[in-house]
Amino acid sequence: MTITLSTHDIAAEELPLEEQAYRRLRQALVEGVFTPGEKLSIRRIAEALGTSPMPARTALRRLATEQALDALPSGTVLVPRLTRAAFQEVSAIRAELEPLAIRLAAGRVDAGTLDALAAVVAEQDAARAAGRPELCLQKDREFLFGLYRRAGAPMLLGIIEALWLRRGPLFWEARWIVMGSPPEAAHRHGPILAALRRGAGEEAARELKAEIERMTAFLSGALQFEGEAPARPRAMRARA
Amino acid sequence: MTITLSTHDIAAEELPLEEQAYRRLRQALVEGVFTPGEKLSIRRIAEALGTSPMPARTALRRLATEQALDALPSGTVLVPRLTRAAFQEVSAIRAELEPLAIRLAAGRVDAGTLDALAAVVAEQDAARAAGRPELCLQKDREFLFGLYRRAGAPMLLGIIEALWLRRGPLFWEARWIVMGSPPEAAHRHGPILAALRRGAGEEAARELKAEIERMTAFLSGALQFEGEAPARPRAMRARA
DNA sequence: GGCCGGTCTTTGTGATCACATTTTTACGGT
DNA sequence: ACCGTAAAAATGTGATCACAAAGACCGGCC
Repeated sequence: MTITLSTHDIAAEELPLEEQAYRRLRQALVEGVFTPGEKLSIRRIAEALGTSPMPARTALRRLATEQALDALPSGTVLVPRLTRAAFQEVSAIRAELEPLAIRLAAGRVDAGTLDALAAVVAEQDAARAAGRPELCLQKDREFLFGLYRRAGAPMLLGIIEALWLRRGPLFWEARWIVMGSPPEAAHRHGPILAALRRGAGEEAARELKAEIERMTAFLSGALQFEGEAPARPRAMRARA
Repeated sequence: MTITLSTHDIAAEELPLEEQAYRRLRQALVEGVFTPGEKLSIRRIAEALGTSPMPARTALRRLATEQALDALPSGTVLVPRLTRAAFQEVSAIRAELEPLAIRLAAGRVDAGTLDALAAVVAEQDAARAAGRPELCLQKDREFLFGLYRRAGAPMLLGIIEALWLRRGPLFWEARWIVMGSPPEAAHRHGPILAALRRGAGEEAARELKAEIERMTAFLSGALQFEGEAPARPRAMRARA
């Protein structure tokens, strides 16, 4: 099976091939093009990218460095399958850093930005109502990162992106479960926006932290992780 | 001027050259082998490493990806000079993540480990008294990372390491100032250890957060950052 | 039928080369 | 002495090649 990697608006400028490869792979990861556990071989990626193996190799290495991909001791690289512990670790880090980003952003957003973000929230709700999980997740990202970018903290933004990158494949695979989360756990960003409008950055940060923790708790129970027995079918103990 | 990169205990096993290059550069960065602003060219590093340019290129790229090095648009890579804003950003992230690591580690350390860490603290105090800043900073790292490693959170550890990597060259250059910080700002890890012995992880985390914030406040005032006029010599406004 | 051994393929690694671009150096004019 | 320009050196990028190790596949043997 040959894979296709969208060019989107990345190759627009005259960036080095390696940088293009990096960005396209990054986006493909977020978009769920790859399945958790899938092996990504240098030559195959290079072919999909239409380049020599060299840029693909560098790009894969970079992704592996920021833990967006797992590297086997043999050097082979694959899309990570989050274990339960890893998922909870990512969540714990997010629960610290993303509220920080909100606090930093709080003092810098203007009313126009907040209006634009309110529109995104509305679109997200519409997508949820329409039963379109991929759109719903996309709007979720759009809202949060729209805010994080306003924090004026490039390093922080990069770290948060890396965390999402790692969580990406799992969320994509489980997108129906994620979207079907009960109201008390769902990402409803209304309260955050309201707090920001009041200039209450600290409160908005607390709200987001609670949101992340609620969703983590829900998914910890609802998701089936790597190496764990399927939830429903009882017993069925025999396995190779 | 030719640079020398210590092999230390890195090349011990049969790791890929690229991985060795990556680790040696990483360590060199922490050890202050490079000056902030210094340009690191692929071929020069390759020569210092005794390899072809290829492993050096990949290693430098990886370091640049995790922001341990800055990349010019031309592709040239250099040791970052922290601006005041960047320093404060790193500190803010540290103030969130390192206490988290302490909380996670609190439930997993045994008495033996705490004893070993107490010895490190004693060594650090001795180094400070002896006026040996490099040893003092090394012991500081040893203590904190000894703890962080116990958190059992590999991703968190990787992120924290990356933050220290970025802060490394600045701290090294300013090591006399760092070590000469007043008692109320200095890194005194006694209280943290005491809290951990009582099993009060939350308290230890608060203690560390306060420590980081105190040191940040002190250095923000004491350090001279990139692009800022020297503190003492007044006026001297004329410049090219 | 299941397990083992060998072969053939695929994979990652690293070196070398060619090329375009940037950066430095040196020179000549003002 | 200063500055702009051209020549020269150095630099990053990417392709290709050779090699060793890991993996897949197939046939034969117990």
